[in-house]
Amino acid sequence: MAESSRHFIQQMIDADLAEGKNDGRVHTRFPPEPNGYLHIGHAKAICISFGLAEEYGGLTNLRFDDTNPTKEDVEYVDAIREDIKWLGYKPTGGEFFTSDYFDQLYNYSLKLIDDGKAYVDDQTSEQIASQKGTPTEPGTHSPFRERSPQENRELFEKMKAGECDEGSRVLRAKIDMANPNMHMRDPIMYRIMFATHHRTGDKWCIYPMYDFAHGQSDSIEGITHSLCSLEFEVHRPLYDWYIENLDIFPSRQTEFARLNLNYTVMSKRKLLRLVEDGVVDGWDDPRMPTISGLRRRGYTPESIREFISRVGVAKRENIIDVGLLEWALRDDLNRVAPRVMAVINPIKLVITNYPEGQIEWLPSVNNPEDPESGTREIPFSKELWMEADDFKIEANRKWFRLAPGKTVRLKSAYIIEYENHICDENGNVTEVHVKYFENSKSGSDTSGIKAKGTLHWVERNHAIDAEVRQYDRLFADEAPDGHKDKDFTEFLNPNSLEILSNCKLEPSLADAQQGTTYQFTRLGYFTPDSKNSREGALVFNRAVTLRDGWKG
RNA sequence: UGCCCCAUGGUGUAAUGGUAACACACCUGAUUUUGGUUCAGAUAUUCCAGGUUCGAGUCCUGGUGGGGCAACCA
Repeated sequence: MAESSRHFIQQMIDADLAEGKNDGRVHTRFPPEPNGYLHIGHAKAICISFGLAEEYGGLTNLRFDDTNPTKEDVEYVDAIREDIKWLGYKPTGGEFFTSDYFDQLYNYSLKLIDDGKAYVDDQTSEQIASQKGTPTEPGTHSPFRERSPQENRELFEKMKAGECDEGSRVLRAKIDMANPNMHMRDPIMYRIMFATHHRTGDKWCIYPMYDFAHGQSDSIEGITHSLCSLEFEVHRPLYDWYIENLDIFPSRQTEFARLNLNYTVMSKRKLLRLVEDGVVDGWDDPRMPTISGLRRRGYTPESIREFISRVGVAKRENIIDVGLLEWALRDDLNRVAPRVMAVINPIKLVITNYPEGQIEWLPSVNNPEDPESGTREIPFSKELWMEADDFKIEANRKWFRLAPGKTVRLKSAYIIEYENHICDENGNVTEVHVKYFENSKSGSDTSGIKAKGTLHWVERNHAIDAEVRQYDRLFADEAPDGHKDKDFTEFLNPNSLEILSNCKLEPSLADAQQGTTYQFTRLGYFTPDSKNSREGALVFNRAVTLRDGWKG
């Protein structure tokens, strides 16, 4: 973890600290809007804000940015809390809601009205939009711009009292309709919405806009470093304007580039569509780039944090290869995942010279990367299941697995040699017959035979049946939402889910733990599906395959 | 044709005026009772043009390219 180079935000904080700014405090916040589930892009924001505070011995607030009751819901609040906790972070500075500050925000707006810096506009949204100008032309003033503070105050109080229709009036800041930054052209502060808020109920019928709420909320909480993504960069002058004109604690906003991953979409709107259209099995579908989806898929929090740290922090637009995320998972799981044997496309393997009815319990290493992990015993007998892919009728010398004339080792057991095979009427191999070398037992091999390949297997009578779901990327295109004139759903990968229902697992998996990801030897990493796996009807999700170095 | 941001191997990220580095990917080879892991090695990089300087990826000017901004969304 000893990274010598410091990214630009760390350098900024270092400089602030050196200057003695904020009495040496570092206080960040993570401000999700509870209108959807968190995704891997949010994980970056979480790791930055929580991680930086941790690093500097500071605090982080979790603040739900709930200023738009028509889009927000408590379901999302709970999911967001859980995801943050699962990632391993705690809101050390407390948990808040922007709605906690509605009274304070209202008082702030009164101050701006009294100072002649805000006014009530009676125009329609269309009229206001048409006066806004364009990026290249200045806007024009509203006819209501010069109302007196007294009149504005009376009108605004009426708005608050519910005496005005939705859409009939707004409160705007009086800044500069000719400003080259569109956000400074008399931005709307409050709009009327007769909507029940998930926390404040029907207390309010006016709700503050993001810009009028965010900076002040930061300020109220004493946030020193307000870190957000690049698209808010143009909002910063307004963020600063409100703080300055309200004369409140000067939180500082700093922007970094958000995380983009190839072969997926990352906007909440698009993810919501996949959920609503039933393309996926909810926000936590294992193919979704959501935190909950990755969790269900079998990702570990450690792997996600490692991934985020590898991705870095900068201001440059970036598209990260999803392969890096998979690498981070393998890197973590290789160290910690228990190894087990599972055959997902089973065919029969008969050891012709092994005694009928005999069972041996053979020790097998739980994790060769972890000497502490010990061994467990797995049953072995004359009839086993082997992987269909591990047998080929015609094979060349580069084929290390079973084929006519080939000799291989059965993992943790014996070396076997091909004798015969049986096909069904379609020519598919259904059964392979081999002989074993009794003196080649794992750990006490005196046979002197060298087998190039090692196969996994499961004893036939002790095998547990299970369903295995193998996932591939949800989209077949690197940038599914990067095509003009083409909807991102056109690039859905039709093979993103493959369900195998006749899989055979070693008996120890009968009590596979939810939340544990196992390595199925030679296949990949798998975890029980949190939604569908039951005792006696196990369902496993494949998190990721093993790296495949074989160029056959 | 306004304002803001950005530009370093295939992908990311460093180098803070002094030998362009690290990770992932890719390719070789070694080891291996997982074609995994591990280890060793190879290939490959400063958008362009001027300027400042003994010296520029870094500073300046001008281009070019990419992204963002005109919701009563956040």
